Amino acid sequence: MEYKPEAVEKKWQRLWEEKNLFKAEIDSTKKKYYLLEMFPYPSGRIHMGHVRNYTIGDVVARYKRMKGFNVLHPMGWDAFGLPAENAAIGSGVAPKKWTYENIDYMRSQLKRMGFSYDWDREFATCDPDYYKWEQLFFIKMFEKGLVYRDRCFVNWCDSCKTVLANEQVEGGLCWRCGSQVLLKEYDQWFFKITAYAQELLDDIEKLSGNWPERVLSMQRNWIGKSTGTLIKFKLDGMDGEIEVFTTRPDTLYGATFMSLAPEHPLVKTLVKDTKNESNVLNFVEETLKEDRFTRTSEQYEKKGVFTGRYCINPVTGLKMPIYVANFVLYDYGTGAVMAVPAHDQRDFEFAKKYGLPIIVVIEPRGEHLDPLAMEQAYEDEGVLVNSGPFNGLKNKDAMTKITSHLEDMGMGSSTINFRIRDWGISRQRYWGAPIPIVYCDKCGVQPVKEEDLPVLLPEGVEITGKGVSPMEGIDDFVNTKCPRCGGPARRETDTMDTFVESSWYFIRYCSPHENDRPFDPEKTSYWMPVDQYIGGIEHAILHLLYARFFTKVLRDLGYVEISEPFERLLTQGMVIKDGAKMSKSKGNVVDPADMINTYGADATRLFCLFAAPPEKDMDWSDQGIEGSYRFLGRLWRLVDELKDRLKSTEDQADGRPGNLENIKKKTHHTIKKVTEDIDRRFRFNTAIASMMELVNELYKVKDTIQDNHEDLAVIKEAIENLVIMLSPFVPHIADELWYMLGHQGMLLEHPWPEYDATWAEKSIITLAVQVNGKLRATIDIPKDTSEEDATRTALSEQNVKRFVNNNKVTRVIYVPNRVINIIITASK
RNA sequence: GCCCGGGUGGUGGAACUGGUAGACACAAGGGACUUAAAAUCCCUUGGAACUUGUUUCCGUGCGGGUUCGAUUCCCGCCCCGGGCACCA
Repeated sequence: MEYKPEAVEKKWQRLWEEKNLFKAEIDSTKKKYYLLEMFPYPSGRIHMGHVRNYTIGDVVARYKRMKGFNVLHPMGWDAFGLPAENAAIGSGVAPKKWTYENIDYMRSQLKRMGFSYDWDREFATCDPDYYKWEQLFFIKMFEKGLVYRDRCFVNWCDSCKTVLANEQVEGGLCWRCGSQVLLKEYDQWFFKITAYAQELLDDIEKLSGNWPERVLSMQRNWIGKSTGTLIKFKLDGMDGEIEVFTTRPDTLYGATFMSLAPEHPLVKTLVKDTKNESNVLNFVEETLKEDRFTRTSEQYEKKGVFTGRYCINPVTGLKMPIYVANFVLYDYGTGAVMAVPAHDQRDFEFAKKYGLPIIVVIEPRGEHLDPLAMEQAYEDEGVLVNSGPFNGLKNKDAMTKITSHLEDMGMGSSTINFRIRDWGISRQRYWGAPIPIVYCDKCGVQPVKEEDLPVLLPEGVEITGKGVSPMEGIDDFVNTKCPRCGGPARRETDTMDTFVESSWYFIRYCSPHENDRPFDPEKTSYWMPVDQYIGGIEHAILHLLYARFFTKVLRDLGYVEISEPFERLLTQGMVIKDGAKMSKSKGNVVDPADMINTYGADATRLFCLFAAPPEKDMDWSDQGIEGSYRFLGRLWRLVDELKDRLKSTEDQADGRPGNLENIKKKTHHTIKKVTEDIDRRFRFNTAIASMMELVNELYKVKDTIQDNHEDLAVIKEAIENLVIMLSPFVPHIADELWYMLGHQGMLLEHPWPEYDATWAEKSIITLAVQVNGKLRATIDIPKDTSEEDATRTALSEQNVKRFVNNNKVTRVIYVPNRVINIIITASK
């Protein structure tokens, strides 16, 4: 009988479904294991990246289940988002219809791959039953002050016609469409992620070792903590003060001017009704026209304009001119920088350009710096000069001393500054979760009442892709009553960033059909946290940081007990073809559907796992999958040829392996190796390689197998364990071969094999023999041979003798079962 | 500039915690089977040299070091990928 993947796979997929094999239920007698892969956006078809991601996950899920864990392995759809709207613009099909049709098709594709999902838990984030709870969280966060509305400069993508979060701007370009991001002033809603910045940073330590170091490093960078000092500078000749953040309070005595960001609100006040007003406001306007990326690139020319106003250095009393400078960022620190030209390169260049004073306050030990002769700022360490009572201190020591001096004066304080900004979540889009807010002329901003949730997304909305929120024109939606006074009011027409939905879906999977509340606490506390999360590295900051934040918020709202959602994280590499990421424009896309049709789901799965370890990029190779397919055929023929003979024998060869001792050893060695490879580091490629070796060994002895009990039992043990161990990788063919071998049932319900240590370990080992560190021979000797015996055997080797000759053996290094190194010195 | 990750045959990749570098697979070559081809099965395959061997030398980005022994540890570089960055 020939191996026909399609027939085999469809048969078992049907049987698994009939049996509801993948259903997960709480079972307090078993250890739980929650395995999750990042859910897909229903873009239309499954691509190779999905196949790889979900195959890796499926192997782990099936393996853990066979190991006796109660496994939760759910799947659903990250279903809100821009492509649905773009499709609507292109073809006129409603986003809802487009999305659900894609889901239906992609679900069938995932089922065709044989993934072991508990489909009863499936949901799409665009289901009102789902986003209803997100709206509830929004309201709860609003009540707690974790949501606020602010008018501010935001990243605007003119192509997507929407606001983007900082995390969604990559190198000045929109993360989705790649067009230039502009700054635009806009009212929008924010989640106060900065309130959790310290905890998000601290908890990174807890994840260390279980998350890839580069993801943690990226998150640390993104949070961007720096410690420094806040210093107040009084304005000269008018009320008010400027506050700055600096990490270099030791240079305060050298601060000679002040730089403000163009967006700084004080700028307008300072120049109001002065002769500088039009000049300064022109400069501000010009600067803000520049896109953010150009403005903040290092090559960009540093420019500024004098406001005509001064502030006072709190320790020297110096009148410092206040400038507006294009390189000062409004959203870092306080948006104002005290300029110390002698010790900061940017300030130095600025001072030279505009003829501002330079005061040296730090000198390297034993050296004198002349401000007039300096060609660049001195940014290194040294000793304080020109700094009043602090002269002679090392600058490091001066930092805390000057800060506490400022604290005594009431002019400053030590502080911590974060780079991370609050998460702007308003999107001027239709296909997203409506923000549950109502604007009333009398009562102001009001959250929708809980009992009125969900705020349903209206249907039949015309999507043009132009202008602002498509829902603004839907009177039925916009016009509503104020939840407080009952008077006429208007709804918020923006929707939430789709990253909000993916920030909590993993908790909803624990009780997906809960109607009266977002989660069933009993189920949540049983299943959470996710034991193993698997997904692409591209979400290292965005999704993974938001999800961590949201989990902490939900904890503080009393919904969950955990602080971190994902115990362990595996970031799988990309699928590459011909040296480049698969993309339509490069024309190197391999459609998984074609692979399944030609080679079957099992061969496709096998190749994804075999070609590279999961965290590395994987090169797709048409010959490679051919090879995986060949291996399955080879396995099939082996079982098919021997099955009838094997059925006729009892299971165990009562410990006496007859002529096939090597096979018995190899079998147990393979069980050990495969188990460890999966457990230790998800090394599926080497696990598969060792099973291929066992198959190769079996082919070598195949024609010598005797029809006696010893031989057949050894072969039976080898083949049956092989099939069992292959089942997480290639579940369909494994179940079919198991059936061909005369068994009932499905291997997912079969326990994972245990190895017998006496067989797994070799009794005769190959010892490397070195002379002066160079390999000269190998000898096969019993395991744990004494040094004396090993030395004697080694020295009797021909080639060893040749090198030892009549030189004196001065030393012998013996590492049992590995190497023996004979050290000789030349005799004269 | 700072922080992560990586560099091994023609290719994808192995090598536990310092102990035989190149498992397994692809590609290539050879053989068996066949009228033939495909499929299948078997063998060879890091480079060089010669005395063709149970041989020698070289070889894991480069240069040093530690060690009986280094792909693995240390120091100094080079290159590739990624993150952060006029961040005060």
